[in-house]
Amino acid sequence: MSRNDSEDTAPLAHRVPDLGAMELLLAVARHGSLGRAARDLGITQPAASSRVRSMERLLGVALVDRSPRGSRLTAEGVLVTDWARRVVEAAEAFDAGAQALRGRRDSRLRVAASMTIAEYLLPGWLIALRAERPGTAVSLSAGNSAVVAERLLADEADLGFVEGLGVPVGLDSAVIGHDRLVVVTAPTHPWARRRGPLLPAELAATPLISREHGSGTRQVLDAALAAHGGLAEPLIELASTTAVKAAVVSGAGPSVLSELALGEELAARRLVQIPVEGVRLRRDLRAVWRQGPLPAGPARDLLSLARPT
Amino acid sequence: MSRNDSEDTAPLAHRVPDLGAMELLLAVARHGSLGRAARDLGITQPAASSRVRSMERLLGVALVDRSPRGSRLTAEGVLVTDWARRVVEAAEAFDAGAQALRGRRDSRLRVAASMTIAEYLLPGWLIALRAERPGTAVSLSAGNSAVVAERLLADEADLGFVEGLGVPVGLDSAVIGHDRLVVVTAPTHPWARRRGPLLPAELAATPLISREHGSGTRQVLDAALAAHGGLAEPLIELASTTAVKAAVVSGAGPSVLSELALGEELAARRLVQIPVEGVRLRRDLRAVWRQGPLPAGPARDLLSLARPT
DNA sequence: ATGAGCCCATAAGCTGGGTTTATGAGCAGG
DNA sequence: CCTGCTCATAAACCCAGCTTATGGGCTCAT
Repeated sequence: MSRNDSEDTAPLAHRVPDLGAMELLLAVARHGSLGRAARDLGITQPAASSRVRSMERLLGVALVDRSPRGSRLTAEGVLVTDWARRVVEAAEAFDAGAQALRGRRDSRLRVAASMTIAEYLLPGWLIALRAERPGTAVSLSAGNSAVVAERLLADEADLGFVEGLGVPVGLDSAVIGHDRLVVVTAPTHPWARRRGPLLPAELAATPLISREHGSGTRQVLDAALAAHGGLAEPLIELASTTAVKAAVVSGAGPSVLSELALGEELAARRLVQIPVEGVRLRRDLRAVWRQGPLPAGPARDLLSLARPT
Repeated sequence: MSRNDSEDTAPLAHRVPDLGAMELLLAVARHGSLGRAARDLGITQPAASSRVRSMERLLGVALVDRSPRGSRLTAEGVLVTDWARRVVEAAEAFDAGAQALRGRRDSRLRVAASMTIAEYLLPGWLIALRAERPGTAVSLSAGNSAVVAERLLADEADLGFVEGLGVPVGLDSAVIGHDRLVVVTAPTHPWARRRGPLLPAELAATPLISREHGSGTRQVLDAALAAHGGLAEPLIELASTTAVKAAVVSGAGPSVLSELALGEELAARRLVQIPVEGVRLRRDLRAVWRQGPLPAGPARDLLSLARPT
């Protein structure tokens, strides 16, 4: 009834091959043969053949050159496969995260992490961990620094990750990396057209769009700008990083966010980064654990993966 | 018959919700209601309800808190949604690229780009272009610098993108960004354990895994190391960047690759970056067009998006 | 030559997940 | 207390993707 919309408005899932098809395409690229790709994925050769065909029909592009001696990607197929690989990699990160989230109490490694770290860094670490120590069952819970500390102290978690200035009492920690905070606005904002960098006092005096209290970002910003007149009252406070980004994109005002959260938006120029002069807007990313010797076993494995971020 | 493999070995697509489900989850997060999310995607409310349910069953995690006044994400749901967003974004890039690849000859903007740029940067630009100038039909063809130049001169393309040292004759150009080349090895390679940076002469003397001839990377490397004894014969030459990366990961030897191609591998520590002393391994990324005034219309729109990479 | 062993395509039939329509139940607010 | 929103359940449908069965093309070894 409503299928013949302009192709721009149809749901994404109808314009893009599904994950299984993309996996298949990657397998074809790896093996150079539809049949072997099929076997690799545990399906039959006709299934693979038909699936690749329907993918080509959907995209309107020939992806593989079939020959009696095998199948090779066409020039377009190489490109499509590379794009598909990125989708599949994102799906693998999703999977790694979801598996940890479902993780049972009896997991060998119970991790508690701040939202930002759980969202952007942990899936990658889990994939690496799976590669190095297959079969390590990890369970994940996410929350702010206080929650992480609480879980560690209650022995409900073996290893934690937090960002922010201090280390909660009762815990030992190691810095595993840093995180730059950046000032962003919509491309239409006056700051986006400035010639010189922003002065700390200007930033301090400007009401920002910010996360609700308890955010590690806020802490760092407060400390950095204390010497420049103190932080102005927020323009508006929102519940999630995503909501903040959406508000900034829509032009509601500037904000200060972790660069980890901004990859996509900066690349697509939905947001613009505003340089600031003479303030160090960095914060440490820390692994934390109950006071005492460095945790052994799987916790140590994960820690060594996370180290040089 | 072979379903009950350990859950690690089942195909990814069976462990992860499909793109439609992820889109739905994002819509639920946006709208705070299953019903409204359903309407937004053009399906009925029971369909949405059942789909979210089956997603929760698949993941083994409650994602939304249902109430008679709407649905909000649970804490786990927030995390899952953020991971899903990254998958969907990758799928959007896929879609943008695929649409351009299918683009007809009558497109308003015909782009020719080098593989690296087409693969890593163009989809993002196309998404941004779609946001700013909806309805601009773009067609894309990919090839090395010579092919790009040829297509421009034959008036089969309006705008090109190349990386490398020189600008082909007959074309004007503008630098739109830079691209660092980095030396990488498997984490097990001796270079990964060095204390100090690599010396240019060492790099020059070592056989590398490299792309086949004509690669822009090779050109730059040759020029940079000419003063240090010249580049050694390649250890092995492979057809695609992907094949090179796979070989390096497997420990076959070191290689020099564009940092654009290395995001995932470095983050997951499958590859390690080796610092090099005193050589500038950079190359320009350039937009190119037929000699004459800067192209107008959609070409100019795209150019201005690509500019400050 | 001729058969074996790859490759891929086509055809027919089954199955299950996602859909719709139809209905009901819980809570809010005029 | 009725209207309007929320979500859940049940039954029927449909199609995408799967399997099995088959055939044709090419290459290589016998």
